[in-house]
Amino acid sequence: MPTRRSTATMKDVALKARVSLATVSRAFAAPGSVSETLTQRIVAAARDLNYTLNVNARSLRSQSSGLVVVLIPDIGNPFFSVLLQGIEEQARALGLAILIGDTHGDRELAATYARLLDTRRADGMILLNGTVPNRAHDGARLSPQRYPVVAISERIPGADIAMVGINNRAAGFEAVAHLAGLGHRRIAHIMGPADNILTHERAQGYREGVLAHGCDLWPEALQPGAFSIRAGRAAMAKLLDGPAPPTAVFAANDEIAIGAIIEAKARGLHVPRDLSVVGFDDIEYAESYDPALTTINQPRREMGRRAMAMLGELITDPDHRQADVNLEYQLVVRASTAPPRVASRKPVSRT
Amino acid sequence: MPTRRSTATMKDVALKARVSLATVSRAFAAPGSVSETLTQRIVAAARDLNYTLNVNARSLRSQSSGLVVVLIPDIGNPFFSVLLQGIEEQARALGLAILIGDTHGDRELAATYARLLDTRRADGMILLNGTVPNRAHDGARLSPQRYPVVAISERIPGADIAMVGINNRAAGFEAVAHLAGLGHRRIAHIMGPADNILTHERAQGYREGVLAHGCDLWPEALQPGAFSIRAGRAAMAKLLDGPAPPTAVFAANDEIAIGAIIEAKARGLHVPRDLSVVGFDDIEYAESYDPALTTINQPRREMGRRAMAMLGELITDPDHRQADVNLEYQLVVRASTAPPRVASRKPVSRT
DNA sequence: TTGTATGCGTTATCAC
DNA sequence: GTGATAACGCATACAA
Repeated sequence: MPTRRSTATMKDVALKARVSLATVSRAFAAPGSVSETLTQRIVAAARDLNYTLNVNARSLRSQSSGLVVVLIPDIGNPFFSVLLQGIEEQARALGLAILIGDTHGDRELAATYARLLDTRRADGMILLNGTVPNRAHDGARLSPQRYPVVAISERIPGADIAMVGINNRAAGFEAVAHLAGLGHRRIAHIMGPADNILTHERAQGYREGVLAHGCDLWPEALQPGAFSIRAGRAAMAKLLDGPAPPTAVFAANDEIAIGAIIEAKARGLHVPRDLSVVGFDDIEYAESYDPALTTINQPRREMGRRAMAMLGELITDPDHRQADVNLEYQLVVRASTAPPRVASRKPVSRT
Repeated sequence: MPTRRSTATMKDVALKARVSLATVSRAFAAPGSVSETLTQRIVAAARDLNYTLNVNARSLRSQSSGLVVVLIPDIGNPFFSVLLQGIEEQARALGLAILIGDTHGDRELAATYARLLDTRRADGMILLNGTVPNRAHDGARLSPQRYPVVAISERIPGADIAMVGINNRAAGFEAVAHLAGLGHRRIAHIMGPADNILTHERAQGYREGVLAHGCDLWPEALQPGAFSIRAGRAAMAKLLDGPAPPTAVFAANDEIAIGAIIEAKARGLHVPRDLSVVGFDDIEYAESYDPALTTINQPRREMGRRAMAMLGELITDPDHRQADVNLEYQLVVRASTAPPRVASRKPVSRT
């Protein structure tokens, strides 16, 4: 007995429960405002008729859809997908549905998705990519005064948008401090892409760490790169080809770190005996890699949850000014870091 | 000059373009049916007024929302997130938006999300978890006659739902064939979770492979497990603790394979010298692992795209019967498999 | 507390 | 081709 697609409307429910249509609406929207008896009759009638609220109609009438747009540069990337998971959990708790948009790092595509705010009357948006879509030809349409927007991880320059993330500079500093504490003096840094905000924050932390601990800071110590294994390998190769290779590397994320380790291994080096590597993010596979990665853990799921919670408040009260939230990061020491074979002031003897 | 939220409606556009409301609607919906001159006037007026179509109103009237629900057991898992990426790409091409639901493997949650088909008048649904939500107390509501539904990867038993995936049995067979070809005779299989359909298909392929190649098939050769690194480790430990450990293992997915390798390494074994391991899925990190994983590549992105394309056809023509689609998989031989140290039937000479 | 009446912005059904 | 007009299903101002 295939149940038919519920075509019953509030009118039907009202008829069956012998109340007015308005009362049915109220019974569902504001449970307290309808008397006990009527509520029971209405609920029973709705059940019998297999009634389902038509959200489209509600959205049209109320001018808000219960939809939240989430803009992600790359869903396939575990870093983002776990963030999304946190967002999803909180959204569900708030009764909001998630409209997903993979921007592939393309601003034009991001703009397309951002338009859902208008066309679908989405209630808000979460940005995971550090850029405001469509700034160029669409001006201030995304200012939080118009639309509730929250950014994750990356501070968006020039936009008054609340953010939840961690202190990347401090984390970078701590990564270097860990290495320096192990005795390393020649520590390189493989950076993320140049147009990324996080890249600069982490690099800044690196610089401060190197300075504070009296480590070397030579011209090639800061290697440009990208958030990928391939880029990590390439940068590590350059570092190793240099006249005085580092004994340790701080990578701007775990994929870079893995790339660096692959390259080191390919050259017969042992990690961490010959080279220590610190990553960033603590993605799933960091723990299972060989060697297990020493890295900075970001509470990704929690970041997603908090961002969604903030957005929720912003939606219910658009005038509420949200302060940025910096969550706790954590240096997780595993097997990819160790004291240098020989302190680097004196020449390193290699077999 | 912050552009105001577009509050202009078709009525405004009609007024400004000096045409009727109906004509404006037609100009956008069926571009061919309105004369050249009027179309131009309408487009111009819409631009001037910064007009945006209100999709909620359209959905209410047309009884369809342009929304597709995607049910995923775990967005954080790279296997699924890349599938999602494929789905997203195709959906964008079709002008559909994706409503995402992470079921966390929970049927109750899945049912909740499936209700979006009713409440939001979603046009269809894609299932990534091998179960039809809400079967228990909601009967045949999800039959494709009522709602366009497509499943990915897992055939859903008892439901007449089109599927796109690969031939898991044949792939399992091929994995064993590869191992047997290398000279292995004692090949174990670490399975996925017992309630998963893929688990049985791959295990069946394993059995047939073992039989066809005259390999051993001892009682503990098939280890129950789950799709996780931890489960892979545990199962490998049992295998290694047995009286006559295998020289090779076919793992039901890459995470299991990684777990198996970790355990083997922890016991001082070398992979692939002492133990060969074949994975399944070819996730991102399979290539970068040490050793790089020999595994079965599933065209995940393409699977997502195809599923969404099929769903699109199903949406435009609900009576169209979609045939299952089996895409090409591929055994990717990398560094985690090698001939056994000593062949179990005949000795293999190794340098 | 409950009922009546109106409108949200579109598409569809008529006519012309 | 184009225009008037009636739904679509619900929320809410107002009246009772």
